Amino acid sequence: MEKTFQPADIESRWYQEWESKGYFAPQGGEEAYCIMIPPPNVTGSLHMGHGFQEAIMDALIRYHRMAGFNTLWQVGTDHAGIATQMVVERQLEAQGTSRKALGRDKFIDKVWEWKEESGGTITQQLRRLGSSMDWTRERFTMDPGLSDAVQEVFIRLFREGLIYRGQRLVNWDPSMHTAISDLEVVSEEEQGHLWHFRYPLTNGEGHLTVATTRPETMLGDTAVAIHPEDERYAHLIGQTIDLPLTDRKIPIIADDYVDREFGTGCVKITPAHDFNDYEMGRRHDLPVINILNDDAAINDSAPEAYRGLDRFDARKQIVADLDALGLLDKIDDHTLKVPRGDRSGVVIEPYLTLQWYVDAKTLAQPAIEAVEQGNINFVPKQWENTYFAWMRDIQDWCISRQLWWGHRIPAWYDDTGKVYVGASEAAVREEHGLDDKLPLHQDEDVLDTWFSSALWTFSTLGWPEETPELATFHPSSVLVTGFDIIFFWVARMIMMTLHFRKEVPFHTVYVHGLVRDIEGQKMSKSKGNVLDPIDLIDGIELEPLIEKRTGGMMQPQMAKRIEKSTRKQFPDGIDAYGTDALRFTYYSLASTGRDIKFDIGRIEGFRNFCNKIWNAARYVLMNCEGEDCDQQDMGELELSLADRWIIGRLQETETAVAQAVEQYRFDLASQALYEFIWNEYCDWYLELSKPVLWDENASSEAKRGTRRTLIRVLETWLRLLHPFMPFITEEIWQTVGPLAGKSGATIMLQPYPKADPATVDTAANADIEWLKDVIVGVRNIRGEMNIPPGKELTVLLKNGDDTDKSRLELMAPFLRKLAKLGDITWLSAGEDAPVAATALVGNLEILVPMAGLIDQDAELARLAKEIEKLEQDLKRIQGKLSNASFVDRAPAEVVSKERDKLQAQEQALTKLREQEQRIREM
RNA sequence: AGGACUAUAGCUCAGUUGGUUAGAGCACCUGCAUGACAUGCAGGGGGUCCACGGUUCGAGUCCGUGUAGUCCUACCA
Repeated sequence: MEKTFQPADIESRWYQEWESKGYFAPQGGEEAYCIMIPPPNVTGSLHMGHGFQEAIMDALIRYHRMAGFNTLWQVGTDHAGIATQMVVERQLEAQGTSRKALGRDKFIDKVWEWKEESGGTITQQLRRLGSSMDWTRERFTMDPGLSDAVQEVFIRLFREGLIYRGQRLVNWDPSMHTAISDLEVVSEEEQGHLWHFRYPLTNGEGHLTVATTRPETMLGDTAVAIHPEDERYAHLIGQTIDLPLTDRKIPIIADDYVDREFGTGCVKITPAHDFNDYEMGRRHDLPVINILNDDAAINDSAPEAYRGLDRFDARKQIVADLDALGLLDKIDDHTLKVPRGDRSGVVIEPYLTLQWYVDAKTLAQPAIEAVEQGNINFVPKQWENTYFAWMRDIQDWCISRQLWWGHRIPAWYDDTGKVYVGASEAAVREEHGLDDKLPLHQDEDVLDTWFSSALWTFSTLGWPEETPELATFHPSSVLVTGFDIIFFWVARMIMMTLHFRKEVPFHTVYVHGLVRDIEGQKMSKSKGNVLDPIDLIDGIELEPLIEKRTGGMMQPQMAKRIEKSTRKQFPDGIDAYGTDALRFTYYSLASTGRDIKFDIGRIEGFRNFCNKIWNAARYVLMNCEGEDCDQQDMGELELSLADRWIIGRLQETETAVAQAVEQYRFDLASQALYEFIWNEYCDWYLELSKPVLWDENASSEAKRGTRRTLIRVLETWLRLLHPFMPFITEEIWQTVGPLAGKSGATIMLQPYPKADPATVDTAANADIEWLKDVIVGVRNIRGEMNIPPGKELTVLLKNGDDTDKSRLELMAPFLRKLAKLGDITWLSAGEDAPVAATALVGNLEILVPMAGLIDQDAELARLAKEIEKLEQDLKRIQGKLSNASFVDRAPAEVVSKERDKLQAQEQALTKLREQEQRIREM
């Protein structure tokens, strides 16, 4: 074995082996366990959020697979309508052509080409993380089977009246020329202006001043509204104004939606271009004048002067024209929320169009009940509130998109516009008895990507066929996801699955936090603070990292700033830490209910942990390979106290890990493993094994017992650790497993360790704790007095009882080796002791004679420190016990505990003071 | 405007139904090539648990108010 752990070569080797041997496929077992991957964008690439999420799912999957469940991790990718179409459109643009120039069919061919070309990136990256998903079952949302499911759902919902077509205001993306849902609009505060315009009254008696953030929409105004109780304007209700720049007269209406305090208290009403105005228009039966075309340029409903102008150019022009007419009152600075498309980033327009909708209110009801009744549980629980809040006020879901990449809507129209919904044109003709000569054309639109995602848990298992997989693995066990897609995806899956399967899609929703950078900022390409999980695994030099972060930057100043901060944060680039270290870092940070600030320092610590594991295995193998480790229970055997102790501690660790995983506390699981492996197995047990293995006088039974324990405990915790660190554990297990008497080709299909409380030896635990206390006591003196660790010490033990004495006899070799002691002398009562530095373990005094070794003042200082600690503690305990109400009201158990403590501390204090006195008198 | 979450060591974070002296990793200080590991070993320093008030024999933990920060939903023409 190499002296240090080298992750790179073993990782690719093992993943390939696992996959090619089919280990990821369900292996049978009584109970099924299933996780559906949140399908990543097929043309996307891995980011830290994926890394975190996949690590959690893989731990759950490997854990349950080893625990004997029939385990399926269903993998697949999403066609990601808008995102993917945008990428391909940009490529075409770069090639000097366009989607429209190509035409629908050729364009879709191009997207498929791009999918084939780049679709392997994300799936290869998932493999790098060690994720043990069943690749033979990989699905894509536009696979024939899944497309059938989409069509089936659409048709059935339509027939049930739960899908309908309607003309209303939608969020329109003028760059993509498509409607998008409310969820795809992100509103951020931006600096803007509030323009005040004077609208002249038709009767010539002055004007009303209206305030607007969107001057260009005035061309579509069809009223001015005031509050019905606003005395300033009450007399004007029912009159009209002459809308400037047009030849229209529009009414002054009263509506209590108007806020009297805001602006002038007069609002221009543009029903075609504002959601609130649209509602008001309906209440007052106002005309709806749409002044925009699909590009959000001014259309022919507007006066000629503005036709064809982009909305923002039109804005400037209109402001200038009104100013020229003396109708511009003033311009105030104003911050407002600007709605932008989450993909395109352009300003979204409320736009009147005909779209398809899902009746979400009806579907939401059972979905709300499922969570209320506990058929689905959110972890952490508070996310249920978020879910309820949204579901109880849910709006109908606009599902049609004016895109080409996606599932085309299975609806056909005749020349009169009558709609026929069915699986195909032929099916529609047949069903409705339509003549072959009657021309039909299919709806041009596709469905929202999330429509197919909503079916993911059952469409991937073969629905609408009643497949065996569906019967076995649905409902799935747990959904692991981020809070950002609770509405987009989780809620819609619950609705659709309950409707079509009459069962929940999953029993638990584990909601993890967002991975942020060290400053708590969201990682984003534009901020240049993105960490690529692959770079943490493989490492990356500084220059390529800078290139990666600044490449394709629009603004050069931005690039400069990013370069600077990158150079500062990673002066030497990023080391190669390996997948296991990265995964363990994720687990250690995965406490529930909070986001994750990713600290590069922690991954380094876990890389070191990998190295520790590696070297522990080297030590064990050096001492056990080719030796009799008694795995067949053949020979006489003697287990040392240390052997019995570590076996017990292993059981406790197994319990802790199992409990943590059941509660999705991967941070606690990783911590329990880390502590056990490093602080107990390596720091103490391996050291305690040396006095046995290296002692020529030790019996062969004892040596066999220790070797057997070394190898067995190691083999067990390798299995215990495997779901979290799959690669290093597999690599080591290949050698260790057989030595421990295990057969099998891979650790990943071995049984997961289960605690056996019967093997916890409490007496051995107490003995080893005593031993540790004594050793630490001596080491403390050594450390504080700067006595070199190599220098052998003489100690005297004083005031011990029979237990101390028998423990000493039993464990003297351990004590000698680990504390580096020479003579150990047991002082009888009343026997004189030399002046010495002292450590206390209970009543037992451990004396290290000072002569020639220890500086008087240094020991006095050390004692003073100990004494002060004790005194402070004592004061607190005395205070407590002299408080009558504490003694009366606290449980007797607590009180007696305090009394015991008081006594022990008092004794210790007395002893240390005596010591202090003796040293002073030296 | 409504709601959620967070505040503990220099940094990143644990801390269970309230009950020993509030913990870990990293960083820091001291010593050490000790035959698995210097990606290591041993020892050590470091905390007004955001503030105030309340409940309680007892509060990092429960309740209230406030401050700071993060986020979500709705929305201001």
